[in-house]
Amino acid sequence: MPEHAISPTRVQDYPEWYQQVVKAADLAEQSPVRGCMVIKPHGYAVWERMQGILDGMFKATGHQNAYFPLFIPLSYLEKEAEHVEGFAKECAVVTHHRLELGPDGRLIPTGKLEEPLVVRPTSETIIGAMYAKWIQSWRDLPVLINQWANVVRWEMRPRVFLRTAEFLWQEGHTAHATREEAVEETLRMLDVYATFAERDLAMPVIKGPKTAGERFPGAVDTYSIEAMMQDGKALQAGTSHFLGQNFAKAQEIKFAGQSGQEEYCWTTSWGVSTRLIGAVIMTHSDDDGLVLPPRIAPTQVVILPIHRTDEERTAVLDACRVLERELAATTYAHEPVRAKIDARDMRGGDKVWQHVKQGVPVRVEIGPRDLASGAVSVTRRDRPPKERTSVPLAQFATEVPQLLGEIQQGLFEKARAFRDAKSARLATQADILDFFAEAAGKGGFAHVHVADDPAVTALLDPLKVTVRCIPMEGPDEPGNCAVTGRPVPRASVLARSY
RNA sequence: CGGGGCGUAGCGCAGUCUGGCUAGCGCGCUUGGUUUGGGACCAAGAGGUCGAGAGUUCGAAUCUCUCCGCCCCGACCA
Repeated sequence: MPEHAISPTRVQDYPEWYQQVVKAADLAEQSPVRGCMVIKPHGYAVWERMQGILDGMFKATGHQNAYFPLFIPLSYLEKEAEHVEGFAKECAVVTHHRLELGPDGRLIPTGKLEEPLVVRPTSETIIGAMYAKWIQSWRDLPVLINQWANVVRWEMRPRVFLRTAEFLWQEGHTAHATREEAVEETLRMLDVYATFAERDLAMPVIKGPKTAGERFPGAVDTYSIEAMMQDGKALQAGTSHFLGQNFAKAQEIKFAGQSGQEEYCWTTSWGVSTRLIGAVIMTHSDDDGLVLPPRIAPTQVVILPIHRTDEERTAVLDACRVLERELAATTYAHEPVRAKIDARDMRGGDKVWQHVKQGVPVRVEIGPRDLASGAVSVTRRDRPPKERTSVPLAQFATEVPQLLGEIQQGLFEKARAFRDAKSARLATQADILDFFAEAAGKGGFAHVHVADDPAVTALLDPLKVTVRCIPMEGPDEPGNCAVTGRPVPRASVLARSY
């Protein structure tokens, strides 16, 4: 057998490795429709974990879920000029509402719609139209709503999870009486995303505002969390937008203030998508397949019975069930430990490798020898696949929360160390050119002072590098732009990106 | 949409240049047996409109044209 379960390896061919991991872990596959993916049960289970945690965080910050239509009247999208411009190129449009059987047996779209409907690429416009009706008084504010939905953006170059024509996401849309409140909301939700990414996905992120060119169409400010993938590229893992009064003015979202005057609302929107699954894959996985952080692993501990004879089978399975119950009664991250017995009738090696490739954090084997010695064999996904330790059975269940915590923490620290090792503080234009030279092992995050200026873009464009964000943590450290020499208050993060 | 590569069984591929027996191989799958603490072995079997359509030909996976899809690199994006 090859040395690794995944071929090619990361260093051999990173994009192909990514696709092979998705396939080996049985997360998703290509659909008959270009750019769309079928999310398979294991992939969807990971998404459900993410949804569950995020949804709890949204509720805890005062939001409610609702659902708005998939179809948006074309005229709605036309209302905000920048918004139109940003999304026009990638919209799926519904123009007919009936099919008729043609003479050659083919179905022909008929029943032309008076007004074409756009399949939502995002829902600012339709939600704004509803908010305009719902909001009359300052007493109606704030409106804090989230929706879990699918959206469609007709992308030119799709990649599973990272950029698909249709994807699943959540979009929060809020309306406030004051600018301050809306800005506060924007930053609060950015923090929610950053906490979720770091605590649950074990994925270190950099928070910060985007430059004008990278802003959401129609937003006043866009903030993102940026993560580094194992090829040194940046991935925008979540965004939070302060929309100012742009959409409110375009859509007449107004309210009567406390002194009776009519004012426009201040709105925000924020979202994360199934792209996060891609982010997790590219942050933690190795040449043996997927590696899942315990907090989002659908199964945290898989119990593998090992037996030959029927008597052994009975005894071993009994022990497995006892352990499964013990684990379910144990808690990690305020939830019962998710343990599962895999008693499928297949060869041990194949079964074990399946769980390796699917990223299950902990594998426990129980066989006759373990029963005799009162122990279990434990392997961790963050360690080499053949590194086994024997743990006294009585001890194992009580130690599992700590073990899962160690794995979770270890993954985060490993990812952070990787990112930091591939990050540098740069000062000059020559530094930038050198840092992003095509040589192997080069690239990553460059922290450098740059102005939001065409001269900077002109330097970065040929390098395929963009300003990812302007990190907002820590005090201002003024410096001079590496390109224009103009003073700027903070350094930016430059990187190639997905 | 531009440049490059590819499309043959579930997966990975050979065969295509130079048209010709019934389209092959490895893995996987099914059944039986031997095995079993880390990707087993033996045997038997199932599985293909060779991406689609049109054309050339006595004959097309193979030649010609058109189309479709996938991957990589650009332009665009969560």
